[in-house]
Amino acid sequence: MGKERVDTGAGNGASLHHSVLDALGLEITAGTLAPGDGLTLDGIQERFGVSRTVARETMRLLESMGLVVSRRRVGITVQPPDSWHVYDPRVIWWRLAGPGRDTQLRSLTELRIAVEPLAAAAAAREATTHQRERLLQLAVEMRALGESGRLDPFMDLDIEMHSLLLRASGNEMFVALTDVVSAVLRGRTQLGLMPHRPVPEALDLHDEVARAVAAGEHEAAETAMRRLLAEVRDAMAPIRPRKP
Amino acid sequence: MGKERVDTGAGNGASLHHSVLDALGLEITAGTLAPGDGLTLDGIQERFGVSRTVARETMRLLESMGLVVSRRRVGITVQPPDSWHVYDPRVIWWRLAGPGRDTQLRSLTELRIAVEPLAAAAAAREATTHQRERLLQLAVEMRALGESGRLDPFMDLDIEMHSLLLRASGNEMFVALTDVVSAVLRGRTQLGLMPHRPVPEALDLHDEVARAVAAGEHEAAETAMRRLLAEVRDAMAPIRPRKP
DNA sequence: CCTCACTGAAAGGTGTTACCAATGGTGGGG
DNA sequence: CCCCACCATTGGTAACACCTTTCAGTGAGG
Repeated sequence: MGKERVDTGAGNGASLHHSVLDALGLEITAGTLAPGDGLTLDGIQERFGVSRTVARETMRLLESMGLVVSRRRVGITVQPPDSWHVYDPRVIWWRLAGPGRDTQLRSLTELRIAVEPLAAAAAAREATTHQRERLLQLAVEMRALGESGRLDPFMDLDIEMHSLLLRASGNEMFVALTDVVSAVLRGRTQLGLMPHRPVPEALDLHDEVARAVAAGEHEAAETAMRRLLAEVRDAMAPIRPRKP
Repeated sequence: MGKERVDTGAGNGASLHHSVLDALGLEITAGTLAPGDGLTLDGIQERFGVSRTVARETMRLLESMGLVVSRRRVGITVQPPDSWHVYDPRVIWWRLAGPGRDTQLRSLTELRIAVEPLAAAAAAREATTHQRERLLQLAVEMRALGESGRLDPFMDLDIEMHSLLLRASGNEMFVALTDVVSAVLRGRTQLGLMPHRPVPEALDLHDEVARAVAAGEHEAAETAMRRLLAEVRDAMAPIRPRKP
């Protein structure tokens, strides 16, 4: 084979254009490819050893995420961050993997503070019996794991609980944020922003949220969730503010 | 600037695959193509009279929005609504144009209630002097137009004000919701959910938000925006609840 | 001599066709 | 009942014609 294939290592499931997409998406979101920089299909072909079709499909995908625009004669131009589709899970993923991680985490946390209290309130109104039961069960398990300091399984339950609340809210816009919230929770743990042992207040508040939702007390659920997230935000404060 | 040449139509917007994408996107989001339904590239080619390349690129775009998945041999399968990327502006647009419009509008309004108060608070902290001035100016203009009952230009100012607040918040996740909020405001007016003349309370509240943000009083801005959106939600109540 | 508008060629994305590779469901044969 | 070959269908490559946009060169007019 004359052409050197760039393999991301994943191999199975990762179709060819996907690896190219990943590489370019990472570079753009990381700023290695700055806004205004130009790309050409020929350049993509040569650099990744792919055909024109794959290069084009990749560009379309990038364009559909707002990372580039493609104009005739002028080529493909990298777009500035404010035209990126920051709700696209892939964009979030790339940014969490790159240097913009703490900025991203900060914005996402503020989004959580906005959305999750209302989602909890809605869940208190709309959740099924099964969901309410699972919620209470999760709170119990979280306390056990949290008090024994096993962070990773604790994170898994934390993710499940917040996802469940979003899903139970019945609002599709909230449901769609499940991946976002999961990414934040995972990133927070992996960034070392969690204490070695979850603080008792957090455990109590999770418990309070679960019970309020299960009991259908939507106002209590909302304020409990609000306090829980205030706790989260305060725990995050130590990161450098990074004000431009 | 300086270019006075007028492009045909929207210029770049009307490429070939775009119309195919639009047609299929509309059909899927409208439910005409039900989840589980299959598509084939040949079918697309034949139906729209396009080449294989265009058909494939269209499928990639649809796949990137979570509307379909494409697996070897098994074909392209329409996905259920809960895997759609509902924050993608095109998906929002299609759903607002189809039968899911009121459900969509309701979810989006709940999202606004979650996000905009916090965005207003953040704007009160972060906005530039220029943005604060523009905000006050907008409130004055809105009152004039609102009291004279000219709904369409009123809507334009309304959109500008809410967009400005989101932008001024400095949170990229909030900024990215500009299109969403604009779509809601536009859809609300076009759906006839607005009174012929904006109620005085709404005008007062817009004024209050603008002044609080301009003065940097973030708590006042937040509560004013919250009351404003409560007003919006109540005005929306007459639509049928549609409880599944 | 300088400025501006026209023109034509080059560049690069857009779309088409043909072809081969990989894959997994289907059905026939043992 | 199980296994295997077939083949439909998507994934990927290559070569080509087309069309729009840009830019440089050129010539006319001030």
